[in-house]
Amino acid sequence: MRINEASKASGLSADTIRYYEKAGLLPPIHRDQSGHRWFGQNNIDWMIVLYWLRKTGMPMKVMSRYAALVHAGDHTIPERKSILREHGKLLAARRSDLDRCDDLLAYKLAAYEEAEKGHRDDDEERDVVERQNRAEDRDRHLGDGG
Amino acid sequence: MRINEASKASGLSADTIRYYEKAGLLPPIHRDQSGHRWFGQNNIDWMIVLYWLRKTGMPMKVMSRYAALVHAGDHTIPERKSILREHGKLLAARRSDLDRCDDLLAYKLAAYEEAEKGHRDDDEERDVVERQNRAEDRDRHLGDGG
DNA sequence: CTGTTGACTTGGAGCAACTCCAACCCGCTA
DNA sequence: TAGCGGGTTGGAGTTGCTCCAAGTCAACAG
Repeated sequence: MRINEASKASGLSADTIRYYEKAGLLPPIHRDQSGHRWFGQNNIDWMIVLYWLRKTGMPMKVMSRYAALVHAGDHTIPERKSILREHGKLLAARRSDLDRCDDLLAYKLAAYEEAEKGHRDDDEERDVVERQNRAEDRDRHLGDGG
Repeated sequence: MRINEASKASGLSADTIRYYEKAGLLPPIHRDQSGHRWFGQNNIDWMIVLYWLRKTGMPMKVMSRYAALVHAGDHTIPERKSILREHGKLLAARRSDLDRCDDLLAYKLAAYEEAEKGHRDDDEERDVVERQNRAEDRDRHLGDGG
């Protein structure tokens, strides 16, 4: 299939596909008689893997390494496994960031609701609201980050 | 407190703090007699909020807007709430990306274990493994992405 | 009183990972 | 044969930092 179809099938934009090809993340891509790239199903499968790894924060350098290992054959499976397991750890860390941010949003939204409810025509209410975050937000942050 | 201390307290690097200041994400920061920035606790609190919003993918433009609204006073609370709620949706989307990627990793790792177990000195095993992903990965991707 | 250290200042370059654009080519249809 | 749609390339622009050089300033040692 051609690059636009491949883009739809993989999730990567056509520009990104070309960029990844230059960067060595893709195996050699076939060209038709007029120089247009021609992608097979295994190209698409590989690009889908790249799509998800990248989308969840794996740096291109690591994807590069992983691509090279896949290219190099079976004996690289242990390192490939370790790359994927490391990435798994990163996913867990991201998930806990999301949880923390969810907490922060919930707290902020609640504070805004409060501010709207207790809405006297007192203009300095805002500062009270913003200031209320102090203790709690700091606790949240210092809770495990340092 | 000075910029390095503020950096530790907020999670933002000193460079990022200066960058955010230039970008207008921070309120005017005081300077001591020798021109060094001096941060108060409410600066830190605000920077912690920025830290978490940014870390979970809010673009600087949106943070900018949010900062401007906070600066503008109470009547902007409805828009602030809508920004935070939008960000909440983004968090949910990210979480489902993480889940998907977890599935992919689990599948890949299982396939690698298989490949290692059934390790005859047959060098083309690899291609079999890589090819096995096709149907399942594609299903996974097309499952909701398009 | 003069180094020297260390934390800060600024402006600007460099970087990752795209994204967009101009200029061109190629096969096809009206 | 002119125009269109879809590709090609190289290169500039974007976001959000991150690093660096060169300079300033306070404090302290000798």
